[in-house]
This record gives sequence, C-alpha cells and structure tokens, in this order.
Amino acid sequence: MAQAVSPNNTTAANRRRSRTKFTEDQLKILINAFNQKPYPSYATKQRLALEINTEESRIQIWFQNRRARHRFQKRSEPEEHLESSQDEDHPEEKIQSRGDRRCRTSYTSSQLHTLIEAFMNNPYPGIDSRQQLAIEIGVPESRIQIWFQNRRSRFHVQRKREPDEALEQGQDL
DNA sequence: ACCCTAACCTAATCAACGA
DNA sequence: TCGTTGATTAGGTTAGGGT
Repeated sequence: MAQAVSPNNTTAANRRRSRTKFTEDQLKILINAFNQKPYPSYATKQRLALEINTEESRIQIWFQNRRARHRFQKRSEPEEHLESSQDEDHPEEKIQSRGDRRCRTSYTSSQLHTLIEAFMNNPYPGIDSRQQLAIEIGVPESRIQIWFQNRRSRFHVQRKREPDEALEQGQDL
C-alpha cells in the first residue's frame, strides 16, 4: 500500500531495474556458493560478482531471495534434522565472515544535500533516477538505494513518535 | 492463467564513526 | 560512551518472463 508511488504511470523515473537473467553457468556457480555458505562475506560476494560478470548488488539480492526461498521450503518440510546440517565450519571462519561486511560509506555534506533534496522530491526513485544520482554524487547506485531505504524507514519511525511535527523535519543535518 | 523468481519494500538490528 | 546512520537481515510484495 505504501510502496506504490503512482498507480497508473510508467514514468521513467519510477521504473524498476530490468530483470536480470542468469545463465545456467552463472546459476551453477551461485548455487554452489550458496550451498557452501548461505551468508557470504562481502569479499565473497565481490569475488562472485567478478567471476560471473555481474554487479555485486545482484549477488546480494540473489542470496537474499535464495535464503527466503529456502526458509519457506523448510516450513513445508518440518522434517529433517535442523541441528547439525551444513554448519561444519570452524568458529574462526564465522567470526571472520561476521565482521566482513562492506565498509561503511561516508557521505559529504554536499552529497547528503543532493540526496535529501532528491528524497523530498521523490522518496521512491526508480532505477533511472537512482543511477543519475549515483553519477551526480559519485557513489554506486546500490548505495543510493540503501540510503533511500534507510531514509524512508527512519522517516516512518519518526512519524510514529511525533505524528504532528514530523513532516517538517526534512532538513539536512 | 499460472509459476518462478528478480526486484523491491519495511522493520529490526548490527556496527562504524564522530562528538 | 552514545547518538546517528550505513549495512545486513527476515520476511513480505510487485512484476517480468517463461510455460
């Protein structure tokens, strides 16, 4: 209900990214990697992206969807042992992978200004708008998407706390 | 029409960084 | 140390492409 920007328009600004079609070879590599480690580190995702020649953000989405599918299947099949299945890795690896996330992006005040301005104009930018912003401020498009997600979530939270004055809070820091 | 799944969403949470 | 906020997750929805 909330995510629909404008019901009946196919504006370029709101269009979503075109659907990726993985080849069988790419899928084989992805599935193999998933079976080994369903929560790959950032370094692994980067390596996979390079290996199958796609963007790292696509890898990340693929793993997210794949995990969701697996959880859903497990609900249908509550049988099986869910204790010691594929968790034979050593604790050191776990620690390493836990800390290995993408390093935090720090935005300059001018980049933030551009983002906030765009957000006030349209909090649900499509792929074209996001890519344009990415070029404009020199940040990967995937980071732009994450920024908008976080911004929207926190905006919603804020409205719950202060339903009255939350609307005029959109200034920069 | 129906199915599969990439793309996208919110909400909660983890965690890096600066004051 | 603590608040802000980028990154990741679970879990759900939307929509594209194949049957």
